[in-house]
Amino acid sequence: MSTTLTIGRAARAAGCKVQTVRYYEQIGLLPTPARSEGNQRLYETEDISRLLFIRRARALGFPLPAIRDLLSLCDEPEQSCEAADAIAKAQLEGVERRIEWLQELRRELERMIEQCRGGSIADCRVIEVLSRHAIRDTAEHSVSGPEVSSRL
Amino acid sequence: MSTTLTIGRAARAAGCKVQTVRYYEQIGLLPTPARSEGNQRLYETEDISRLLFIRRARALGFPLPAIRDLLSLCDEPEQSCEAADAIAKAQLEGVERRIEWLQELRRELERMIEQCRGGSIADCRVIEVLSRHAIRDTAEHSVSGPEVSSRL
DNA sequence: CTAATCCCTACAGCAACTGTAGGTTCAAGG
DNA sequence: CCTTGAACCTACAGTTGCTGTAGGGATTAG
Repeated sequence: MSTTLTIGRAARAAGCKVQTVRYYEQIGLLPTPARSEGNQRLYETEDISRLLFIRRARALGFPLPAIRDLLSLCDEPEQSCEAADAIAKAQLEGVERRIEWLQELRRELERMIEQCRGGSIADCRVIEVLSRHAIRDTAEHSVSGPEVSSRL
Repeated sequence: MSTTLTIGRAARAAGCKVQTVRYYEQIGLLPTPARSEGNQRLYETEDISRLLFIRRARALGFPLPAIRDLLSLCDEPEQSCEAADAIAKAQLEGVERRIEWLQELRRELERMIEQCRGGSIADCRVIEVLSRHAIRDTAEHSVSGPEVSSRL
């Protein structure tokens, strides 16, 4: 029993779309797989592991370039894991910055909504705040976010 | 003293790029402004307010379609502000969901990094976790995020 | 008058996919 | 053996909210 999977089964195993798998191949995250006689992609267990690795990293918000780096680190198991650690730490920092920024946003939005006492637009606090109030904008909230497996 | 501004000054006033202003015009968020003899856009105080409104809403993470709705609400000041309130509340909810999800991510990343004791890749916890562990992926983290005024 | 700076249009590119069109291949049922 | 429907193929456009670039014209300071 050879455990090669077609792309559809591979995608289902990884919880993503068929196109996503092809996309990963296209950008070189997955190797070009063998093909069947009818030209269909055949994935080995190894490829599936790699795909799962990518999807898990994506679920943790790692951007694709970081995942590419992690994957190439995996190919040299004797190396120190410092580099992998650094990538993970960078990711953690990014997540922390985004959380802080979103918490500021939340405070602003809450204040805005709280003050709204349901009158007419003319004295709506929501509109009012947006019309007069500026919140300082910090740079680099760049949210390289996952939206992994959306389309519920 | 007419207070019409060129696009460059308008953009500076709003803290965004010239192209961004043109982009808002292109997608119909800003009206097509009058032009000078030399075909350059001339913005009135009113247009600048509208632009500022857009930028502030973006800084609070509102997606452009929501901003479009808010702006059209502004044009009917006698209406109840229920609709504006609803938009703001939806935005708040989205932000709260994103915060929760990012906090989960943070926990996962922290655990991952904590366990890493700096050996070789072969027994790196970071790689290990990504290779074996799946975190459930919730849908809809779609981060319609601002990254307002990035690029420092 | 000229150089620097601004402005114009039009289009390509980013991330990370997703969707569509138009066609081939495969597995199961009759 | 044939058909039907699902799954597969390639290739490319679209998503969001801009940003960058190319190749020009306008304006302004010196």
